Amino acid sequence: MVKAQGARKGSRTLALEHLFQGSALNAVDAKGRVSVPAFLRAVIERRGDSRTIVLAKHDQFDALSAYDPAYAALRHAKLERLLEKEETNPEAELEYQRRNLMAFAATEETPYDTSGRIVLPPMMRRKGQIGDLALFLGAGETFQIWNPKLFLDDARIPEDMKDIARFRLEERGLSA
Amino acid sequence: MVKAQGARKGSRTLALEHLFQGSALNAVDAKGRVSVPAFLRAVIERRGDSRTIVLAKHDQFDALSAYDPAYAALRHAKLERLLEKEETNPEAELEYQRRNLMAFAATEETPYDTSGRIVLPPMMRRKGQIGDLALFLGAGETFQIWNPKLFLDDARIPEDMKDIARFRLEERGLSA
DNA sequence: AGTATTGGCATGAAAACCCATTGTATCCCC
DNA sequence: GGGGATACAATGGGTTTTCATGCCAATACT
Repeated sequence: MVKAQGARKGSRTLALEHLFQGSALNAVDAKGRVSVPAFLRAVIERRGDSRTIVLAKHDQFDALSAYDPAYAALRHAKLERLLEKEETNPEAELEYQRRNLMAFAATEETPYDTSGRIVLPPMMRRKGQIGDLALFLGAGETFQIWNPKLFLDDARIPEDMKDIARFRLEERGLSA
Repeated sequence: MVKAQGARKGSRTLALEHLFQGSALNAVDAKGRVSVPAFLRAVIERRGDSRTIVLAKHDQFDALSAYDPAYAALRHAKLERLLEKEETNPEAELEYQRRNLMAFAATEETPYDTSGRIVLPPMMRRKGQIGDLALFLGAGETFQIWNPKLFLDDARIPEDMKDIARFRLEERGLSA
């Protein structure tokens, strides 16, 4: 099934790389469920064959960072190599433990169902301050999930990016 | 159908294929029994098909470190390789013996029953200072079991991590 | 026999699963 | 180029399954 056309909402280019790109605004229902945009799922399934995403609080932003399990394993391998270099240093050992915990204990793996939906784990929903709207933004190796309101209010976000969020909101008949 | 500890499909090692991830807070009952979270059991059973976990005092923290028997075997192999490398060094030999003892004598293997519960061995329960609550934290190749109170009191743990423990406590209607 | 330990079952809550509906973009045919 | 027909994504609702945990029975231990 070759499909080169864009999704209904959310856009993407023709480039079929293993990178997350594009944007979409989806609803979070009463059960905390939200559809992961199809064009992001396509990348996940292309990178590995799991139908699950890994969620974490974003380092810098009031938002969530998301990626596929294969990418998580990759990060882990990187950490391990870093540790082996400085095996003797006790301070490095502690730092390794910290990072490892952040990478795994502070994340949650959630599968999406046949229709492409996940339930936002309550803890993540709170950490990302996600309400009833979820703004998905491709970011290359990972993608982000924002409360659109917080995105528009964040001074660090360029105006051009915010225009995208505004467009997605208008598309739904919402202003903000 | 899933077994094959030695079978290398890709270039990845077994240990990195399934990683422990996520967090949970479970109750320890009067008999010292506690449910191992299902998402951790799933990893154990995918790595090998034993329904048992290996417990050890964590190297750095006042907590327990836990993993599956297959991983224990893997660690042993790693130690052996390390020894062969430095065979000539007498200090290395001693270090090997010390680590080997820690890796095996100082650990306990405990099976979990059909409903996923283990009895925390008394010695381990004391070493980890586990009371009536057990905080499970995924840490990639292994996972950790903490007394949530000690976790919150440990100065070496980043605040972001503690938020997770606090959330799990709140979820249960406990504060701290 | 009395006490401690293990295995099995019951329960209530939460999560995963399945089916149905709707809206939108694309395709096809005129 | 217009006007359906089609395919698929997103969403709503309901049902089944699983999970954590309490409870009790069966077994071993002293």
